[in-house]
Amino acid sequence: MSHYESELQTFFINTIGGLKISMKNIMKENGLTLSPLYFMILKNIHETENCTANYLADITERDKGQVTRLIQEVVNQELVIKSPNPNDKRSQFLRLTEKGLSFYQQLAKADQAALKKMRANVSDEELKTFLDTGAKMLSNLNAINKKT
Amino acid sequence: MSHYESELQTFFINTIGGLKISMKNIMKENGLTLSPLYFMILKNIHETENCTANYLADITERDKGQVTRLIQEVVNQELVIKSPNPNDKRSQFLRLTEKGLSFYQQLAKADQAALKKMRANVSDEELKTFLDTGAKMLSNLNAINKKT
DNA sequence: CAAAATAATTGACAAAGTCAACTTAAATGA
DNA sequence: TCATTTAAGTTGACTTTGTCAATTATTTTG
Repeated sequence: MSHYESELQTFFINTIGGLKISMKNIMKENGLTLSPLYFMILKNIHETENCTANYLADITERDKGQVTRLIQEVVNQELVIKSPNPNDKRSQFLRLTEKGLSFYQQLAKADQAALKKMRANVSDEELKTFLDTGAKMLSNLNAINKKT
Repeated sequence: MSHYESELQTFFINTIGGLKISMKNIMKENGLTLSPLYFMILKNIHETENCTANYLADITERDKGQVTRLIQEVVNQELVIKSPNPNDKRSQFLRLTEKGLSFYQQLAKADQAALKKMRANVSDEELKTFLDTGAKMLSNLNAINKKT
């Protein structure tokens, strides 16, 4: 019986810690005051056509109330604007303002650069294998969490 | 040019989210009120001979003040006791009480079981490859973060 | 159309993380 | 050797993130 399982957990914890630190440094270097969480919000809004608060809560696995407040903040900072959802009067579409888009792109660029450095000595093939294995495990993990 | 980098980040974020949820469920099932963070603290104390607060802050990459307070809490709950460090009067050794050990083992067992399910359809060899690639990337990531 | 479900918001709070100042002891080096 | 610097731990004050429950305005469904 292997003991790789424990390593697995430690590995994930350390990696995510590293990614957070990296993201914070990037924010600081760019003189932007948003936290990694806001970056995630901007990213999803950017990548999602007709993005709604509900969708964000769902995909980021955050509380709906929390998402409401996160959105309020980026709206206050004029990074995001709301527009009516013609299909549902309870809901509103979110999209980046020009300022928001520019912020996002600045961060995304630095973020991509960091990720690229991170995989510098890892070939495309090796990375693909890594992600494939990871995807299997993530899927198992999700299955465990659903039924518990 | 591959676009695997973005996937990489999403993968880590989702996985760590899944692990947190899994750990919370385990806690709940076991009727224990500690959070994943406390589990991490107990784990490190358990695995480290002559564990100190400073060491914990270092290895968990948390603020020293925060660690002090986390320790206070587990000490209050009688899961951990402090004893003088004979080599340094500023410092104290931490170790699990019987109650703490029993808590820890209960959680560790369930945690291991979850990790085992997570890698159910992943061979030892595949997992090893995964961790090797991961270790390379983590090391790159740490290098980036040091010098920034 | 009444009842149930859904999108979003709000209040109130708990947990986690950050920053700086401070105390006590240890290490260093003229 | 003893003043200076460094280190371990603690504390205060604060911000950010996460949680839970209740509420309003719609939409969906039987």
